[in-house]
Amino acid sequence: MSPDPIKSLNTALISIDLVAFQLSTKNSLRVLVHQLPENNYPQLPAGRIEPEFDHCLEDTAKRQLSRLTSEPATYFEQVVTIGDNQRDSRGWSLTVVYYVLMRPGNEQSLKAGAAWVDVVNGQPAMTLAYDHNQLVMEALDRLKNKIQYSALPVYLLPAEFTLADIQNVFTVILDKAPPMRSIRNRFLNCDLLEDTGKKRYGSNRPATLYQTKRQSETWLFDRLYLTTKV
Amino acid sequence: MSPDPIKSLNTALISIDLVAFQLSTKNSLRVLVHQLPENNYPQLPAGRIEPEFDHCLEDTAKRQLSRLTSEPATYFEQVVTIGDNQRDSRGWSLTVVYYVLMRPGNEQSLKAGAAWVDVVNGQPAMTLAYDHNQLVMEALDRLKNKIQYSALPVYLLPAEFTLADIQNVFTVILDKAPPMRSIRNRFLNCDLLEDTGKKRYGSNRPATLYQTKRQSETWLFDRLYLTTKV
DNA sequence: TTAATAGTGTCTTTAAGACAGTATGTC
DNA sequence: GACATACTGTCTTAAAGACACTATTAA
Repeated sequence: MSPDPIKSLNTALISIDLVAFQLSTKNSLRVLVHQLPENNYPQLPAGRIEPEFDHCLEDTAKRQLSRLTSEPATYFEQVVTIGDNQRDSRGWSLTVVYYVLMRPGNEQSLKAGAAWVDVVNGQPAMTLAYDHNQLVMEALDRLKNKIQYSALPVYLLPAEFTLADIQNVFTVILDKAPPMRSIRNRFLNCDLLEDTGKKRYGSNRPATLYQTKRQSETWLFDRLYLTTKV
Repeated sequence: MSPDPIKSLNTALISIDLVAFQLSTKNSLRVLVHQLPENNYPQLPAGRIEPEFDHCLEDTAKRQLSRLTSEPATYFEQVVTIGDNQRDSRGWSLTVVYYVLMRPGNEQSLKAGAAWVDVVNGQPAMTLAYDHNQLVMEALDRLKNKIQYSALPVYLLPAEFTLADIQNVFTVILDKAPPMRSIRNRFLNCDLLEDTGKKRYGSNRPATLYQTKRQSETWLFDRLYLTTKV
């Protein structure tokens, strides 16, 4: 009896898992999942490295995303790699977890089997397959932390947005937000945004619509907001 | 001809690589390497998952460290996972990179084949095997960044140290350091250190020796030092 | 005019940073 | 005493935050 090829290579089952965040119209954060007919629980977009298509891990991760939606990600980052012999009954498994931010999109860009699951109280509103609830929580922790010292909130917004929209991103993700004064000072002093000249009208004073300047690096600030500290 | 088992499993060669940092007595930062007789270049401690010994990736990483030194790490963190089909001529490979901080130690704790390579100008002083120079630089970038908003400097120091020692860690790693005033305010206000009652004597006013309080979490501050910004 | 949200002025707070001064050991 | 390094006092600066105020639209 020849040894199990996995063990003889001293390797593990590898998958690349993706936590794709988006704001829903009803002011919640949600996560992209794949509902397979043969599975009880929806799962995160995930898959193996396909050597014919993927030159690097990012390729694999982006391919997972494109299988479920035609929209591109506005932000993309590796979270962590988890590996042990508990997660998968077949033995050692290893998962590289990425998270991405997406602009609010229309449902039509979703492909077959794709759906959104709301994030409620820091976790997915329903049970996901495998340890995917845990993976969402780890990505969410990163997101919660990083919006406090970076321009990440902008990547969850449409191409044109107001400063109040930025404040709203904080509220949705953290249930609290820094004061407008602080948001204005930070985001308007960092040479990241430019006035589009347009306004958003409502039954009140119209709000200035901004867009991000050119293809700028992800902006990092040198302080956290204290009002929203986790 | 049967397909290559690696490809048929759609998996990749996995290794866990470790960048272990330590301060040398002559005020430089150095990295632990393994010099194998059959290799031209020294390499980072690295290896495969051994299913019989390792329950999770951290186990594997710690085992790599213990093969080269009897000293334990004082700090341990995953940096990144790199995977593509370029790094290894055999095809797809995947490396989970960890970095660790160690206290200054005596050479006797090194095991056979282990050695230290100085970090000079942001990179190892000599060429390492494979892409290991690159991995060191990625870990170093993380370290350079993280010392500016965390208590990490403390984990590179002996159990008892002075505040000037902390300042020196900055100088060694970044070539510049925050003013003592700022270091004192930060590290003495955060309830992380306690006075040992001991002093370090020299031909000058003796310095208070501190130690870290109990088993505290890694302390994170909410601002960067600006004087040392990278 | 009112409701409603956008945006400003300004004072306070916090921690970093500059810098001069004092403290305490060895030699 | 000279020296060297440890440590403190205090003023400045930068950005967050509190909060009251003004601005501008629709209805």
